[in-house]
Amino acid sequence: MSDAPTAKDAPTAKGRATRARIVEGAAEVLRERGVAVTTLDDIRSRTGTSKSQLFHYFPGGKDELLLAVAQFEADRVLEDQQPHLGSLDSWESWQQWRDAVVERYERQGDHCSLGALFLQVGRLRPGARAIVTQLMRQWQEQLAHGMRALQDNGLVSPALDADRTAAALLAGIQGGVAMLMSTGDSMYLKAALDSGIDHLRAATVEPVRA
Amino acid sequence: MSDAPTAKDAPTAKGRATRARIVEGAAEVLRERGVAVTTLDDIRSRTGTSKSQLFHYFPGGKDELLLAVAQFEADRVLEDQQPHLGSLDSWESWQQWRDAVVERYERQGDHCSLGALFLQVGRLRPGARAIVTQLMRQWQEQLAHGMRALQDNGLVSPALDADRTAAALLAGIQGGVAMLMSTGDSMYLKAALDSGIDHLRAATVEPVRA
DNA sequence: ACCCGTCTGGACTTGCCGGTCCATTTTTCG
DNA sequence: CGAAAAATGGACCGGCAAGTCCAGACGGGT
Repeated sequence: MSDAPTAKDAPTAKGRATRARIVEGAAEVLRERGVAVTTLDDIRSRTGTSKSQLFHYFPGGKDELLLAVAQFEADRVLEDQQPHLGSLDSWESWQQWRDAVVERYERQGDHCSLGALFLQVGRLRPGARAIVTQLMRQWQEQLAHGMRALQDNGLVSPALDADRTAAALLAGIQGGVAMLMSTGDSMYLKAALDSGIDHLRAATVEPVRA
Repeated sequence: MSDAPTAKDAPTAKGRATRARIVEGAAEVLRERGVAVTTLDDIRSRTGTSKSQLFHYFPGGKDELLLAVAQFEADRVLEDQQPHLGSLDSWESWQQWRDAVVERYERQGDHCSLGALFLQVGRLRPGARAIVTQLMRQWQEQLAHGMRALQDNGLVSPALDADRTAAALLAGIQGGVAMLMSTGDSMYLKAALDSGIDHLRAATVEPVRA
């Protein structure tokens, strides 16, 4: 599914640019106004395109466009955590990553594009679920990788189950973000991150104290 | 805001029954088919009511009805965790509660009524945010209360910040549920719960091991 | 029996929004 | 340059679903 050109990938240079403009513009307006209330006309006017272009590049209609936006947003999620997420091999880097995550989602304010997107397109399209599933798997993998790096550096006990702990931390992040969206308070996200890292710290090879 | 009759609370006995029937029926159909695709006609046919009744009991239209359903669902969330959530004073009760939570959300399948609801009605209505905020506060409070009970029973170190740990655990639950919805895998939820409880166990007054 | 407020049924209106269609312009390529 | 393919503009359609309205049924209080 990754080597197929998906039909609309490369007709011409201009075409590709327009398509990209549509996806990015759609992502913006969706982030600002929410999926539920955004119409094709909103996207059209924001991106300076015409109805026919929308359907030219996304023959599947609105659903296909939303799916493309979801993929676009999903790609950004992990990118925005770099370079920290890629090198979680010391306590400092974990802390930096933690701050980057908090900052990213606090800035994003109260609109979770992805969350809303796959709640809208949701369980109908199998494609949507695949996007989320893959994103989560990669995310969890990177966290687990970082934990193993700590273990390799002798900072964390090898007894710790990195995959399981990474899953728990990831769940905490997701929930923290969700609660930031719905309550406007980032305290839950911070608590989840700090608590997760504390959990690692508590599993040092040499317990700091009794 | 809690002592005001909200105008439509008690016109007559029959009226109250009909109103309740509408809310419950709407909750059912929303859970089954999702907010995005559910129309007033779906609710109408499910509850055996007419259009005029819907607007008679919810003059504010669909939004007001959805809000009422959100409140209804929010009330169920904590109820469904009883009696365990109310008496988290031993390791066994924590475990029982943990199992109850997993079971509840695994059964619920892949439709998060509440989540979808306040993503739909969402940030527009201030009322929606209030419902979620209050639910989360109560939930967190109960968890923190349980943690303090463990402390009082000498099972957990008094040094532990119950409120913060409860916030982190709650975030983990929320994220775990969200990921259960979107990926279909309850592993994240279980990991979050177990990891959170482990975190408590690691803070026993007498460290189990070195 | 009566009256009045509540409750109910369902036809009707209205506006919106996804999707279609064709005419026109621009680009590519031999 | 010229033709074919791609890209673009925008009018138009059709359906659907929210919301309106009025006519009538019920039911309790005097």
